[in-house]
Amino acid sequence: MEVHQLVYLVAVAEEASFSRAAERVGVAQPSLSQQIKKLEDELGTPLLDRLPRRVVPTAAGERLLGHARRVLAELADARRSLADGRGEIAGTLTVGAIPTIAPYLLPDLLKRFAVAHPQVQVEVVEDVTARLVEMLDRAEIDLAVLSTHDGGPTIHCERVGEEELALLVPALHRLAKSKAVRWDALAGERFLVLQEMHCLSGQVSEVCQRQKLRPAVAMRGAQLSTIAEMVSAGLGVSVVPAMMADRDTNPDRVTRPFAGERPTREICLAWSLLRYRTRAAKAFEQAVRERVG
Amino acid sequence: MEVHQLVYLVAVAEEASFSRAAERVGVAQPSLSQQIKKLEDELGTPLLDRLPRRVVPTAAGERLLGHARRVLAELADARRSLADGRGEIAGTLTVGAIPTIAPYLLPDLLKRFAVAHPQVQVEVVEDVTARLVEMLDRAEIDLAVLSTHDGGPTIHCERVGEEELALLVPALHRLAKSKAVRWDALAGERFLVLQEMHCLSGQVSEVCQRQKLRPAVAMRGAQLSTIAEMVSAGLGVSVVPAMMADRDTNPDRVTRPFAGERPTREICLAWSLLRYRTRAAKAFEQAVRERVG
DNA sequence: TGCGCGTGATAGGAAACGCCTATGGAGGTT
DNA sequence: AACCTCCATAGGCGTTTCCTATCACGCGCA
Repeated sequence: MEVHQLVYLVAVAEEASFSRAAERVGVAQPSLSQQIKKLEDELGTPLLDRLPRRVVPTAAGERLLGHARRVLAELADARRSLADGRGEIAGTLTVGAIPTIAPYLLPDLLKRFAVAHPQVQVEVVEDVTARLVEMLDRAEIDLAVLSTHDGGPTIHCERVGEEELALLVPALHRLAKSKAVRWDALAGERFLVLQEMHCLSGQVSEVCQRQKLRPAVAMRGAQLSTIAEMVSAGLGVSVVPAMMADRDTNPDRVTRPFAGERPTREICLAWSLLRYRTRAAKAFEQAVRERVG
Repeated sequence: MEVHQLVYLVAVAEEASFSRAAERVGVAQPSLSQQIKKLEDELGTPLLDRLPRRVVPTAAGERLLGHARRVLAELADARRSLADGRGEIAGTLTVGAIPTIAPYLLPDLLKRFAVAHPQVQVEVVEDVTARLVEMLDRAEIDLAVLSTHDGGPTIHCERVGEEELALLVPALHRLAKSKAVRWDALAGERFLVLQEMHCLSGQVSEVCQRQKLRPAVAMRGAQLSTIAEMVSAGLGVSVVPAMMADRDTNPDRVTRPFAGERPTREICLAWSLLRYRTRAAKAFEQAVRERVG
C-alpha cells in the first residue's frame, strides 16, 4: 500500500474512469491500471468494478477509500505543518462560506487579506452549512464561515460576532417609509424565503415564531439575489441579513430595521479538530474576527 | 514522503538509533540512512539530530512524527478494515486494562476468548487510566478496560457494569468477624491506599467523603498486592475491589462487605472514535460485557 | 597518546519498481 | 458490421531501493 497507489485509487473513484483519472494525476493510463491492480493483489480483493461505461468502487474499495482520504489528508497536514514550522505564512488556504454570508463578507475581506498576506493563495468554496461541515471533515476546506451549526465532536465552532436581520420590502410598499418596522405590521404579508437547506431560512422562521408571526410563504428561492429581485418586483417581502442590504443599490427595494429588539444571527468560524491549523488559516480567522466583531 | 520512509523515521525516533531501527524494520542500516536523508532533502529540513551516542528528533522531526504515526495508524486501520470485510474474526488485538482490574478480570476472560476466537492474537497492556487513554489516541491499543474516565471528544467510553468495593482487614482485626462493616466503625483506622494515578484511589476517597469519613492514610502503595500484603501484616485496612477479594486465598486477611448501601465503581470499555473497530475488538467487548454484567 | 569499538555516512553494483508506448480485447454505439 | 471508447497486457527504459563493503567520527580504555 503506497501513497501514490492511494492517490490513484481516489482519483479513479472520483473520476469514475481510469483514463480521466490518469490525466488528472498526470500519468499514463496503463501505469494507473498497473498500480491499482497491484494494490488489489496486495489486499487480496478487487477494489473497483470495471463496468462498461464507468468505474465504481466495490464494497472493499469504498471502505479503503475512506482510509485513503484520511491518509492523504494527514500527509498534506504534515507538509503544511512543516512549512509552518519554518515561520512562513504561505501556501494554499481553502475557506468555505455559506451563500448568505459569502458575497457580502468575503470580497472586501479577501482583498484586505491578499494585501496583508500576499504569499497565501486563498480558494473559496460556497455551499450550505451541512456540506461545508462535511468538507471540513474530509479536509477539503481548512476553514468555514457559517452561522448556526449543530455540532459534531470533530468540528470546532466558534462564535465571532453577529449580524442584524432586516426587512426587505419593495420601494413602493406601505412599510418602505417606516423608520423601524413592528412585527405586527407584517401580518398578512407574503414572505419570500430561502430553501430549507439554507440556515437563514430556519433562522427567519425562528424569529417569526418568537414574534408570534405565522408568515404566508409565497415562494422558496435558491439564493438571496433571486429573492431580492422578487421583492423588487413587488411579489412579497423578505427578512435578509443587514450586510446584504448595505451593499444593495437597487432603488426598487429598501431595507428597514425592525422595531424593538432587533433580530440577529450568529456568525461563526468552524474548523476540524483533526486537521492541522496553518498559520495562514489562523491569520484568516483573525481577519474575519476583525471584520465581523 | 513515502510510507516506508515514515516507518523508518518512527523506528529511528523510537529506538534512538539508526542501527537498532534498521534491525527492527528488517533492512540494512545504510538503506535506512539513505531514506531518512532523502526525506530530509524532500522536506528541506533536518529531522533527526545525530548526537554522538544517540539520535533525537529535531523540532521539525517531532512535528512530522505526530503526523507519521497517524498516517501509519490509518494504514493499519485500512488493512484491518479490509480483512474484517472478508468476514474473518482474526488478526491481532491489543487491549489495555488498568492494574486494579486486569489481574482479576483478564485471566479468565482471555482463556475463554482464546477458545471462542482462536484466530485472534490478543496482547495485553496494563497501565493507569491516563496512559491507556493516550494509547487509545495513538492507536497503540484497540480497546481499554477501565473505570472512570474524564472524557475527551475522540474517546468513546461506555459503562458495561460495576463492581463492588469491600473492606480488606487483617484476619485478626476486630472487624474481621463482622458480617457487614458499618462506616462509622472505621473511624481511627489506618488506611492503606493506592497512589493517586490509580483511579481506585480517588474512588475510595470519594466514597469516604460521602460517608463523612476522614481516613488517616498510612501509606500509598503502587499496587494492590503490596497493599494486601501490608494488610496481612496488620499495618492497616484498605478498600479494594470485591473481584480481587474473590481470588484472594491468603488466610492472614479477610474481606468484608460494607453495611447499608454497598459502594461500587463502574467498569467501562473505551475506544477511540478515530480508529477502526475490528470485529475482533467488538467480540472482545462482548466478552467483557458478558463477564462483567 | 594511541587503539579498538560503536555508530552513522558513503560508494558501487544488482534487483526491483514504476512509467512509458504500443497493442489487444470487450462492450457499446451508429 | 464497422467503429469507438475504455481498460488490460506486453516489453523496454530509467530510476529507485536495497545490499555489501568501506570510510569517518567520537568515545572510552589502556
